[in-house]
Amino acid sequence: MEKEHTSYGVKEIARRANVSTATVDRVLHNRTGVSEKTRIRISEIIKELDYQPNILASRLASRKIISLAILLPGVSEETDFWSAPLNGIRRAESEIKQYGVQMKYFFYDINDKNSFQEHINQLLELDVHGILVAPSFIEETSRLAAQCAKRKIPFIFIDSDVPDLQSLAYIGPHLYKSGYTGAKLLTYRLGSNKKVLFINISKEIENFNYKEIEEGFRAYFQDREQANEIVRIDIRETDYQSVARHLTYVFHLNKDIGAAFVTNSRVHTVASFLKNSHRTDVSLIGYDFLKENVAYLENNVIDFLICHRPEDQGYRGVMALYQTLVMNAAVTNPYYMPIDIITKENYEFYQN
Amino acid sequence: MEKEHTSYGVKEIARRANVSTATVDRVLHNRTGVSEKTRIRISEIIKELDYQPNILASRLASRKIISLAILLPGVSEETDFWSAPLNGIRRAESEIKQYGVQMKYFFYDINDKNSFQEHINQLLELDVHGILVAPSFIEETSRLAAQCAKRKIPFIFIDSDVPDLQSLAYIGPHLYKSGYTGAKLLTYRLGSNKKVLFINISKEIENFNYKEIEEGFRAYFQDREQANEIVRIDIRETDYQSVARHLTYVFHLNKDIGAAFVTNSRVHTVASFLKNSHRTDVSLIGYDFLKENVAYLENNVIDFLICHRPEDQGYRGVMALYQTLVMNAAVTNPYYMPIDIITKENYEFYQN
DNA sequence: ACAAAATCCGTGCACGTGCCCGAAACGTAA
DNA sequence: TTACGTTTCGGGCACGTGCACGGATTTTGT
Repeated sequence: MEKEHTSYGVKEIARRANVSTATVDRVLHNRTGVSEKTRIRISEIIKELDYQPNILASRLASRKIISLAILLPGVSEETDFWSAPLNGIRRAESEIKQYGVQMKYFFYDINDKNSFQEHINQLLELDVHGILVAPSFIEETSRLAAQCAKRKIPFIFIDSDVPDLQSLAYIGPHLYKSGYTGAKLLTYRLGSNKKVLFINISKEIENFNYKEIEEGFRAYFQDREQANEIVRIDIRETDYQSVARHLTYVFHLNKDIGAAFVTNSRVHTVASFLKNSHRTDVSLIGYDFLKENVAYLENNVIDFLICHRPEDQGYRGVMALYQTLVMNAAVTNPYYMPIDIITKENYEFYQN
Repeated sequence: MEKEHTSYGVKEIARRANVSTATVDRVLHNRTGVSEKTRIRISEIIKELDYQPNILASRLASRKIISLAILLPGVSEETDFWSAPLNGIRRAESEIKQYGVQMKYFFYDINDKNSFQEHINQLLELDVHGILVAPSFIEETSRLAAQCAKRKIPFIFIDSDVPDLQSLAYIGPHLYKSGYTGAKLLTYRLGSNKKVLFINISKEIENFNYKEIEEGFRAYFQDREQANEIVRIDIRETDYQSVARHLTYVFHLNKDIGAAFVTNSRVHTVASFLKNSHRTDVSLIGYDFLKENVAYLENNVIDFLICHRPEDQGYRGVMALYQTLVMNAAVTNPYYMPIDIITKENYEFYQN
């Protein structure tokens, strides 16, 4: 039951190179103080033995603390969507805090651009080693990225991407394909004479996610011969009354709507409207595994929910930072999450 | 950047109890050699400080090796389904081998009961600390479980369950609900006058998985008023010719089959038949993210695939054993995997 | 040629826990 | 009292790596 020598450590390398472990250590962390000759000699032995440092011992011996900043929308009473990524982050935290990783949390108001910027400012006061951010606002995120580049701090986007900012990785859905998939599900049993309603409910004009979704959604109809008419509606208020008013109007104008697609988690508001107005004939699809949405899935008002494993996004985001910072391993970028389809029949096993 | 004292260790406990760390250690591992009085005193301090052992140091200091036995069907040319769990297991292995965990693999022939038993015998020769098994045969699994109980070796089932054997956990799908979900998808756009074909293709008479699937499948029709007629067929040969022969016969007898459901990953064989006989009017659903199946998904012969994250099953299985053996943490049992729905539109992002 | 500086490298302790070994304290019997 | 076993406990090394400190050797400057 004794542990046989499964892999070699610095001691063995030192022995073979006729140096001390400290010198090997210097080479491993490419620090100064080693002659070129010995450096090469040691490097070769390291490569030859395919040396893998013992992370246990490494983290134990190192008194360094790695601190990660987490920048997320706060969980508001309006939506608890962001509790899912947060849970994933917390799970990751509990796994790696023993390894000397520390988190600093910053929760901003998703309806307030300034709040986002302010928390970025606070965050940049501290010197953290890595940043995980849900980039809700483009301009501010750009500036953050610039700062990070200057200070050489790696950062990761989750949930939505802002391209061309040299992020270490984007971890989230392929929104185009997500919209495409939604369109498929929506029309799977829809007559070709029926209209399709495309609904975007969002306070923030800046919210850019839905555009990609819409592109994918429309692309589906172009890729097929069956070309249902798409009615599009933008609703800038999120309360039920406003939504109901807009929807009443749209349904009044368009008598033959057979299906509706909501670009985000506010689908439950639409579901509520459909239920109250007894429109059981309209297929409904939306996003995210929220309690409210699942309730409408349960009683057949919502047909499908699409979900992108937000918990996993948080978990993987943290882990990716950890991987690069501690083991400096490569990270796949972008890392597209699966596009999960949730129905009344399978929701109880879904891992949000 | 120095690591501040975030949590207390044995040293602090020892200091407070006026004993040495060795005595604290004895209490922590409830070994003998401590008087009842000091044991209680130390226990209280441990509880008071909510002591969490540093796993890094623990695993590093311990020369013990934990060895896990993995008992899976081998990857045959007939199906590479089992490569997915194996990948997950390998991933887990690479993560925890640094922690002194070692794997022993046993691959049996899924078409041969004796092979299963023989590998069990081999496995029991070694003294392993935990077992992960895909229990393809009930009787033999029962005997294995009995042996494990006697030797107090925890074991975990993945992919399919054999109840009442005191396994540490079952990690896999809720097959009943899986069949139920399949029925839903299959009939989502099906006329009520159409028949539904239920196909089970399997050499091994012993294979018991499909029964639960069938129950769930049939339950769906009973739960709804819409009662399509279900035509059931059992095919005991897995080659294309045999399957085609049986299907030709069934389709000859039943002119109005609108949808077909295959209980396992052999759905591609049925897809091949449908394609060759130009039956584009039949919806087809089956299981598992195999290359062949995805190909038929791609060209619209298969409508949906249902999948239960086999890779994750392997990963979680190993991790669950690790959790119990190293950190003796509790494991949720059963651990039902999500019932994932895969279509032509979202398959490229699926993590098998 | 000699000191000063720069370069190169080894010794040894630390991280927090596991566990061996032996010492001290206690108990019992002659 | 002495002798001897048993119970209870502490000292100290080990795990593999990080890193401070200082010693040894070579190079540079005058």
